[in-house]
Amino acid sequence: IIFYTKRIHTLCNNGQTEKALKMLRLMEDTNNLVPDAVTYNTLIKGLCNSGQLELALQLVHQMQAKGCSPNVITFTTLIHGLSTAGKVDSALQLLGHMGRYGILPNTITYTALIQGLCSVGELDKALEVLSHMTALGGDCAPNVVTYSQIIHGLCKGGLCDVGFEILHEMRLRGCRANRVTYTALIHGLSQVGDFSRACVLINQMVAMGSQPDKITFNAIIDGLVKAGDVDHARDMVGAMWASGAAPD
RNA sequence: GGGCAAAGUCGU
Repeated sequence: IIFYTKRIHTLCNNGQTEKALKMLRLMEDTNNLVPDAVTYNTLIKGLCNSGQLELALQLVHQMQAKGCSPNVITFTTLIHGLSTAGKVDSALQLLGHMGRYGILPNTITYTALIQGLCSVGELDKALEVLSHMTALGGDCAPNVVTYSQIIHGLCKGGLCDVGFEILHEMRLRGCRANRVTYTALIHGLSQVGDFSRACVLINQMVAMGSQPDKITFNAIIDGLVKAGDVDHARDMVGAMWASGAAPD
Protein backbone atom coordinates (compact mmCIF):
# COMPACT_ATOMS: atom_id res chain seq x y z
CA ILE A 1 0.00 0.00 0.00
CA ILE A 2 2.91 2.32 0.67
CA PHE A 3 4.30 1.33 -2.68
CA TYR A 4 1.08 2.29 -4.43
CA THR A 5 0.75 5.49 -2.48
CA LYS A 6 4.22 6.51 -3.54
CA ARG A 7 3.37 5.86 -7.16
CA ILE A 8 0.18 7.86 -6.83
CA HIS A 9 2.20 10.67 -5.31
CA THR A 10 4.57 10.70 -8.26
CA LEU A 11 1.74 10.63 -10.76
CA CYS A 12 0.01 13.52 -9.01
CA ASN A 13 3.17 15.59 -8.97
CA ASN A 14 3.39 15.13 -12.71
CA GLY A 15 -0.18 16.25 -13.17
CA GLN A 16 -1.24 12.74 -14.13
CA THR A 17 -4.33 12.67 -11.98
CA GLU A 18 -6.25 10.42 -14.35
CA LYS A 19 -3.61 7.76 -14.02
CA ALA A 20 -3.44 8.29 -10.29
CA LEU A 21 -7.15 7.65 -9.96
CA LYS A 22 -6.79 4.53 -12.06
CA MET A 23 -4.02 3.43 -9.76
CA LEU A 24 -6.38 3.79 -6.83
CA ARG A 25 -8.91 1.53 -8.51
CA LEU A 26 -6.20 -0.90 -9.43
CA MET A 27 -5.04 -1.31 -5.87
CA GLU A 28 -8.56 -1.75 -4.60
CA ASP A 29 -10.06 -3.95 -7.30
CA THR A 30 -7.30 -6.13 -8.56
CA ASN A 31 -5.08 -6.21 -5.53
CA ASN A 32 -7.58 -6.12 -2.70
CA LEU A 33 -5.55 -3.49 -0.94
CA VAL A 34 -7.27 -0.98 1.30
CA PRO A 35 -6.10 2.57 0.67
CA ASP A 36 -5.69 4.57 3.84
CA ALA A 37 -5.93 8.24 4.66
CA VAL A 38 -2.46 8.96 3.32
CA THR A 39 -3.39 7.46 -0.04
CA TYR A 40 -6.54 9.53 -0.25
CA ASN A 41 -4.85 12.68 0.99
CA THR A 42 -2.19 12.34 -1.65
CA LEU A 43 -4.82 12.09 -4.37
CA ILE A 44 -6.89 14.89 -2.93
CA LYS A 45 -3.90 17.18 -3.04
CA GLY A 46 -3.19 16.18 -6.62
CA LEU A 47 -6.75 16.92 -7.63
CA CYS A 48 -6.68 20.28 -5.88
CA ASN A 49 -3.43 21.22 -7.56
CA SER A 50 -4.87 20.44 -10.95
CA GLY A 51 -7.96 22.53 -10.28
CA GLN A 52 -10.30 19.56 -9.90
CA LEU A 53 -11.82 20.65 -6.63
CA GLU A 54 -15.12 18.91 -7.27
CA LEU A 55 -13.40 15.61 -7.75
CA ALA A 56 -11.35 16.19 -4.63
CA LEU A 57 -14.49 16.74 -2.58
CA GLN A 58 -16.07 13.66 -4.11
CA LEU A 59 -13.07 11.65 -3.10
CA VAL A 60 -13.60 12.68 0.51
CA HIS A 61 -17.07 11.21 0.39
CA GLN A 62 -15.72 8.15 -1.28
CA MET A 63 -13.14 7.56 1.41
CA GLN A 64 -15.77 7.88 4.09
CA ALA A 65 -18.03 5.47 2.28
CA LYS A 66 -15.20 2.98 2.36
CA GLY A 67 -14.72 3.45 6.06
CA CYS A 68 -11.66 5.65 5.94
CA SER A 69 -12.03 8.77 8.04
CA PRO A 70 -10.66 12.07 6.84
CA ASN A 71 -8.08 13.57 9.17
CA VAL A 72 -6.76 17.03 9.79
CA ILE A 73 -4.45 16.77 6.80
CA THR A 74 -7.39 15.93 4.55
CA PHE A 75 -9.20 19.06 5.61
CA THR A 76 -6.14 21.22 5.51
CA THR A 77 -5.37 20.07 2.00
CA LEU A 78 -8.88 20.92 0.89
CA ILE A 79 -8.89 24.27 2.64
CA HIS A 80 -5.61 25.09 1.01
CA GLY A 81 -6.96 24.06 -2.37
CA LEU A 82 -10.10 26.12 -1.97
CA SER A 83 -8.13 29.11 -0.70
CA THR A 84 -5.73 28.98 -3.60
CA ALA A 85 -8.65 28.86 -5.99
CA GLY A 86 -10.06 31.99 -4.38
CA LYS A 87 -13.01 30.13 -2.88
CA VAL A 88 -12.51 31.43 0.60
CA ASP A 89 -16.17 31.15 1.56
CA SER A 90 -16.12 27.46 0.84
CA ALA A 91 -12.89 27.14 2.76
CA LEU A 92 -14.45 28.84 5.77
CA GLN A 93 -17.49 26.64 5.50
CA LEU A 94 -15.35 23.55 5.42
CA LEU A 95 -13.48 24.74 8.49
CA GLY A 96 -16.84 24.93 10.23
CA HIS A 97 -17.64 21.36 9.26
CA MET A 98 -14.47 19.93 10.75
CA GLY A 99 -15.92 19.84 14.23
CA ARG A 100 -18.60 17.43 13.10
CA TYR A 101 -15.92 14.94 12.28
CA GLY A 102 -14.28 15.46 15.60
CA ILE A 103 -11.26 17.02 13.97
CA LEU A 104 -9.69 20.22 15.18
CA PRO A 105 -7.90 22.64 12.91
CA ASN A 106 -4.27 23.30 13.67
CA THR A 107 -1.72 25.97 12.83
CA ILE A 108 -1.35 24.77 9.26
CA THR A 109 -5.10 24.70 8.69
CA TYR A 110 -5.51 28.28 9.81
CA THR A 111 -2.46 29.35 7.89
CA ALA A 112 -3.96 27.94 4.71
CA LEU A 113 -7.09 29.94 5.39
CA ILE A 114 -5.13 33.13 5.94
CA GLN A 115 -3.52 32.54 2.59
CA GLY A 116 -6.92 32.58 0.96
CA LEU A 117 -8.14 35.61 2.82
CA CYS A 118 -5.04 37.56 1.83
CA SER A 119 -5.28 36.61 -1.79
CA VAL A 120 -8.79 37.96 -2.07
CA GLY A 121 -7.78 41.10 -0.21
CA GLU A 122 -9.64 40.36 3.03
CA LEU A 123 -6.71 41.50 5.10
CA ASP A 124 -8.79 42.55 8.06
CA LYS A 125 -10.25 39.07 8.29
CA ALA A 126 -6.82 37.55 7.91
CA LEU A 127 -5.68 39.62 10.89
CA GLU A 128 -8.71 38.46 12.84
CA VAL A 129 -7.81 34.85 12.18
CA LEU A 130 -4.28 35.59 13.32
CA SER A 131 -5.54 36.99 16.63
CA HIS A 132 -7.79 34.01 17.01
CA MET A 133 -4.86 31.67 16.52
CA THR A 134 -2.83 33.57 19.08
CA ALA A 135 -5.69 33.35 21.54
CA LEU A 136 -6.02 29.62 20.99
CA GLY A 137 -2.32 28.95 21.27
CA GLY A 138 -0.95 25.43 21.46
CA ASP A 139 -1.57 23.52 18.28
CA CYS A 140 -3.04 26.59 16.67
CA ALA A 141 -0.44 29.14 17.65
CA PRO A 142 0.87 31.09 14.69
CA ASN A 143 4.38 30.14 13.64
CA VAL A 144 6.98 31.69 11.39
CA VAL A 145 5.15 30.51 8.27
CA THR A 146 1.90 32.06 9.42
CA TYR A 147 3.56 35.37 10.17
CA SER A 148 5.59 35.42 6.99
CA GLN A 149 2.54 34.70 4.94
CA ILE A 150 0.40 37.40 6.48
CA ILE A 151 3.22 39.93 6.19
CA HIS A 152 3.46 39.04 2.53
CA GLY A 153 -0.28 39.51 2.12
CA LEU A 154 -0.27 42.82 3.94
CA CYS A 155 2.57 44.17 1.82
CA LYS A 156 0.86 43.10 -1.38
CA GLY A 157 -2.17 45.01 -0.18
CA GLY A 158 -0.06 48.11 0.37
CA LEU A 159 -0.02 47.78 4.14
CA CYS A 160 3.70 47.52 4.79
CA ASP A 161 3.31 49.41 8.03
CA VAL A 162 0.98 46.79 9.39
CA GLY A 163 3.51 44.26 8.16
CA PHE A 164 6.08 45.90 10.40
CA GLU A 165 3.70 45.70 13.32
CA ILE A 166 3.30 42.02 12.72
CA LEU A 167 7.07 41.64 12.62
CA HIS A 168 7.24 43.23 16.04
CA GLU A 169 4.38 41.15 17.30
CA MET A 170 6.01 37.91 16.27
CA ARG A 171 9.20 38.93 18.02
CA LEU A 172 7.27 39.75 21.15
CA ARG A 173 5.82 36.28 21.07
CA GLY A 174 9.20 34.70 20.71
CA CYS A 175 8.90 33.73 17.08
CA ARG A 176 12.07 34.39 15.12
CA ALA A 177 11.70 35.91 11.71
CA ASN A 178 13.59 34.04 9.03
CA ARG A 179 14.79 34.82 5.53
CA VAL A 180 11.35 34.40 4.05
CA THR A 181 9.80 36.75 6.57
CA TYR A 182 12.34 39.46 5.92
CA THR A 183 12.25 39.01 2.18
CA ALA A 184 8.50 39.42 2.07
CA LEU A 185 8.72 42.71 3.92
CA ILE A 186 11.77 43.91 2.00
CA HIS A 187 9.97 43.19 -1.24
CA GLY A 188 6.94 45.16 -0.12
CA LEU A 189 9.08 48.13 0.88
CA SER A 190 11.04 48.02 -2.38
CA GLN A 191 7.88 48.07 -4.45
CA VAL A 192 6.81 51.32 -2.85
CA GLY A 193 10.27 52.81 -3.14
CA ASP A 194 11.09 52.74 0.57
CA PHE A 195 14.66 51.56 0.13
CA SER A 196 15.97 53.06 3.32
CA ARG A 197 13.74 50.91 5.46
CA ALA A 198 14.45 47.96 3.19
CA CYS A 199 18.17 48.38 3.87
CA VAL A 200 17.58 48.66 7.58
CA LEU A 201 15.84 45.33 7.40
CA ILE A 202 18.67 43.76 5.45
CA ASN A 203 21.05 44.80 8.18
CA GLN A 204 18.67 43.50 10.79
CA MET A 205 18.33 40.14 9.20
CA VAL A 206 22.07 39.77 8.95
CA ALA A 207 22.39 40.78 12.59
CA MET A 208 19.83 38.14 13.47
CA GLY A 209 21.75 35.49 11.62
CA SER A 210 19.76 35.16 8.40
CA GLN A 211 21.79 35.77 5.28
CA PRO A 212 19.93 37.43 2.42
CA ASP A 213 19.82 35.11 -0.55
CA LYS A 214 19.23 35.43 -4.27
CA ILE A 215 15.52 35.97 -3.78
CA THR A 216 16.08 38.71 -1.22
CA PHE A 217 18.41 40.56 -3.55
CA ASN A 218 16.18 40.09 -6.54
CA ALA A 219 13.32 41.58 -4.59
CA ILE A 220 15.19 44.75 -3.85
CA ILE A 221 16.93 44.99 -7.24
CA ASP A 222 13.60 44.69 -8.99
CA GLY A 223 12.29 47.58 -6.92
CA LEU A 224 15.32 49.72 -7.71
CA VAL A 225 15.07 49.07 -11.42
CA LYS A 226 11.37 49.85 -11.44
CA ALA A 227 12.16 53.08 -9.64
CA GLY A 228 14.71 53.85 -12.35
CA ASP A 229 17.62 53.72 -9.94
CA VAL A 230 19.91 51.56 -12.01
CA ASP A 231 23.05 52.72 -10.23
CA HIS A 232 21.95 51.45 -6.87
CA ALA A 233 20.66 48.32 -8.55
CA ARG A 234 24.21 47.72 -9.79
CA ASP A 235 25.51 48.27 -6.29
CA MET A 236 23.13 45.64 -5.02
CA VAL A 237 24.33 43.18 -7.61
CA GLY A 238 27.79 43.83 -6.24
CA ALA A 239 26.58 43.24 -2.71
CA MET A 240 25.01 40.06 -3.95
CA TRP A 241 28.33 38.69 -5.13
CA ALA A 242 29.96 39.85 -1.93
CA SER A 243 27.52 37.81 0.11
CA GLY A 244 28.07 34.72 -1.94
CA ALA A 245 24.84 34.66 -3.93
CA ALA A 246 25.27 34.43 -7.66
CA PRO A 247 23.02 36.69 -9.73
CA ASP A 248 21.03 34.93 -12.43
C1' G B 1 11.91 7.79 13.57
C1' G B 2 7.45 4.79 8.02
C1' G B 3 3.93 7.30 2.05
C1' C B 4 0.26 12.89 2.73
C1' A B 5 -0.87 19.40 4.27
C1' A B 6 1.00 25.88 4.82
C1' A B 7 5.07 31.12 3.54
C1' G B 8 9.24 35.08 0.01
C1' U B 9 11.72 37.79 -5.87
C1' C B 10 11.93 38.08 -11.10
C1' G B 11 11.13 35.20 -15.35
C1' U B 12 4.21 36.15 -20.45
